[in-house]
Amino acid sequence: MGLSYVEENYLKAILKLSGAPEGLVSTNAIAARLSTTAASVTDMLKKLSEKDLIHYTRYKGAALTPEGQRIATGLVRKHRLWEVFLVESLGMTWDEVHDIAEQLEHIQSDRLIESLDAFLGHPKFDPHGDPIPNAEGKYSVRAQVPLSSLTEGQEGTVIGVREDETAFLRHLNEKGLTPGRTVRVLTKDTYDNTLRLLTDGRELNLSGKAAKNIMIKIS
Amino acid sequence: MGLSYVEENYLKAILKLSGAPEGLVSTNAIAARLSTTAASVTDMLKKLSEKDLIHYTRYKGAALTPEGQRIATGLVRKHRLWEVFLVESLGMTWDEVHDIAEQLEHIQSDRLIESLDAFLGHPKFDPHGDPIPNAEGKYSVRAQVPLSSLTEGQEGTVIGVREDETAFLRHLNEKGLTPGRTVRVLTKDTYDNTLRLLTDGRELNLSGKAAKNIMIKIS
DNA sequence: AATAAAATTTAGATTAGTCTAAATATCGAT
DNA sequence: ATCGATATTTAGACTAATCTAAATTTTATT
Repeated sequence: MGLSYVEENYLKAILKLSGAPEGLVSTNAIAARLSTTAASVTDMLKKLSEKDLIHYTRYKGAALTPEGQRIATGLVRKHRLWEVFLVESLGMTWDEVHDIAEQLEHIQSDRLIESLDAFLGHPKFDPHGDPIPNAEGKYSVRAQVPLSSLTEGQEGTVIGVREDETAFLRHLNEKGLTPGRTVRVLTKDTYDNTLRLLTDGRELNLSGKAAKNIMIKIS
Repeated sequence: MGLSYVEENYLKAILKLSGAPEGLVSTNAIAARLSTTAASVTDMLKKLSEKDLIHYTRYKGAALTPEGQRIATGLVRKHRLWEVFLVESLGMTWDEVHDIAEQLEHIQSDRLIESLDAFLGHPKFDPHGDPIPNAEGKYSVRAQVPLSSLTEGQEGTVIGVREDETAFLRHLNEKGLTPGRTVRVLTKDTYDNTLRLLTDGRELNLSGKAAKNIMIKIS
């Protein structure tokens, strides 16, 4: 029934690689991503194909079936939710959470992941600003970026915030950073990423941390 | 360097089994606990012995070395901390957390587990009332049970509470349930485990949930 | 269209963990 | 102290995942 840790990693690799070039994913690309050999990949592709998780044709490449996609997307969901937990709840830093989430994403329990999601307030983005698929595997595909990723001079519209934590929302309300508002980045501190913003004719400062939680549609 | 999932499970099994009868743990006992065969256990005992994690003599049995004990105790620590998280933070129930913690205990990251410990407020006991070893592997070995496990008519002394959450401590203070106090269970609701207690000559009610966090030395 | 280079697959071996069945050791009872 | 029952180990085989080296297919170039 359940897949092995290794099989799951292959599915996730294929999902990641099928993003950019569109079409079939090559054996070598998977081998490079998983730091393994092409021969090992070929073996596994046969196996996953046998289980109807990928479409595979010899010498051509592989693509996820709907079922393979569902599983791979579920892994991404778990990975990103755990990253949110590690950063927001446990106070760990960006750079140290990936490897841990890489392990946590293989924990098997639907109840767990839905409880975690609720505990975190159903976040839509992980600490890196990447979208978190919902339980049905749908991404928030709105074209948006965290305010923290804008550079000096860029302008955009506030779409929403990453979480529904009351204190944070109140804070933004006071600053006037509400959905629909247009903001322009005046300066960005190179050391701590503090932003000087212009919105509604007024200037204000915003910490880099807060800026990561505000999603912007670039205009 | 790191041990495999399987090796870790063997060490934990040996730790658990060396509790009761004192002395060497038998091959069959381990096989029964891990739902495997005696032959498989023998193979693994040789391997763990090779790695100096257990002392093993053919036909006699096995016992953990100090290093094996350190690792096994670390697993117990992780298991119980995760159980606290699942119950207290995620609101999962008792019965569903064990299997999940069984997976989570194998996640490798010291930083993670220490952050989790801090996040939970350095709990000393898991939701079942079992003691959580600290980072150095020392248990709280006081002979104590959660107040929730007492039956009608039993009496004991409050030793302490499971967590250092301010609101909870204040609540107990108001009720007079402070360390050193003697309490007697008058009645225990069979449906929700609410307790009617007698302490310091006064009667009071306490929720089953709160009672699980109060540790008692039975007199 | 032929051929060299690159990509991919196959063949065969290896390791970790497991199993069954057979062999051996220990223990308890008479 | 021997014998039978029980516990344990050994022998040999299996699966999942991996590897290297050799064989094959695709591709890109002339």
